[in-house]
Amino acid sequence: MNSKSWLTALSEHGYRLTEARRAVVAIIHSSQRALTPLEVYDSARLAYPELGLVSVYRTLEKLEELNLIQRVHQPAGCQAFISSAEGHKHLLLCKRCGQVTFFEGDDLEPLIKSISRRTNYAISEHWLQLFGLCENCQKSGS
Amino acid sequence: MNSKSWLTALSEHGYRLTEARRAVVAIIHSSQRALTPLEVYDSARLAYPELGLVSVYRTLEKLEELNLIQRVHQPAGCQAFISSAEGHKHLLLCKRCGQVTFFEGDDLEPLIKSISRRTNYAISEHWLQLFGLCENCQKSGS
DNA sequence: TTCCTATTGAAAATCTTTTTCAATTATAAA
DNA sequence: TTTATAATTGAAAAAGATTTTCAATAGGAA
Ligand SMILES: [Mn+2]
Ligand SMILES: [Mn+2]
Ligand SMILES: [Zn+2]
Ligand SMILES: [Zn+2]
Repeated sequence: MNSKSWLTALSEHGYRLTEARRAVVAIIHSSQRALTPLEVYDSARLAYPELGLVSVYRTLEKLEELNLIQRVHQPAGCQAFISSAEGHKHLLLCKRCGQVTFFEGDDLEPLIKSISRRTNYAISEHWLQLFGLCENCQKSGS
Repeated sequence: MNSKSWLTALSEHGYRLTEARRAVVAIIHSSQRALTPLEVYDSARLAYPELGLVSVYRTLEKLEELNLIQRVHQPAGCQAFISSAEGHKHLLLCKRCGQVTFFEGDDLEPLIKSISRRTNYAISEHWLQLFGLCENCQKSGS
């Protein structure tokens, strides 16, 4: 999914395509790691210096609402966002460089059924996230 | 693990046992759901009105450091804390009342090995969390 | 082009968390 | 018990993060 399709999605939902939004979309769409609002602001201002931090918050809010980005929870903090993957995927995060990789293929059904039986909960959602070192970061001294 | 053993643990690590700490420990130790610093403050002040919010933050910090409590991440926010379970356990959360239940018995090893092979990551940690409705909340109209 | 209103950025307001600091108090030593 | 000392406290200030307000601007339908 390219950056143009995000703009189309915004437009189709009645949101206007402004310079501020284009700048924010360009940055977060192309990032391999999760970015905080302030990081998005700093990067996007290189191309569009008039940008306000408020517009970054407002654009991230809309992108999240349209499921184009998602918040990433980490021990260090939970304010960063990354492009969403399509379909049911989970996150694998490099503890050193922050690179985000999506994976699929978890089969938690047996576990969920068993926990559900044991606890009498009606389970409807799950969060699974793996942490480690990416190939590059294993090479360079950790 | 009772609330007295938390005080012992604090003491054994060189921390003094003060009224403020006792009040915070009493509240968070006995809670079935994750509490924010402000919620701890409000509850604990009922028994000890001189308590300051700063001391709540400072005590939570120490309890987390000693692994007696842990931060709970939820869609609505990530500032709340709950007593830690012993051993390797994961969280099951009621989306309605917030009740926290720990479970074990996840076997993610095959998945982790497979993802590790596919991505060349050295995977060292995982977060797994289930969400649903507890028995009570299923009965009462959701 | 014109018109309407969604959107903007600056500034202020609000919330949350941390730091500073003088007074107090837990604890170990006498 | 009393004393000495350093950890701890709560108030206040500071720092940070996010949201709200508002007058000016600019996107896009007509
Ligand atoms: Mn899954
Ligand atoms: Mn989180
Ligand atoms: Zn890495
Ligand atoms: Zn419930």
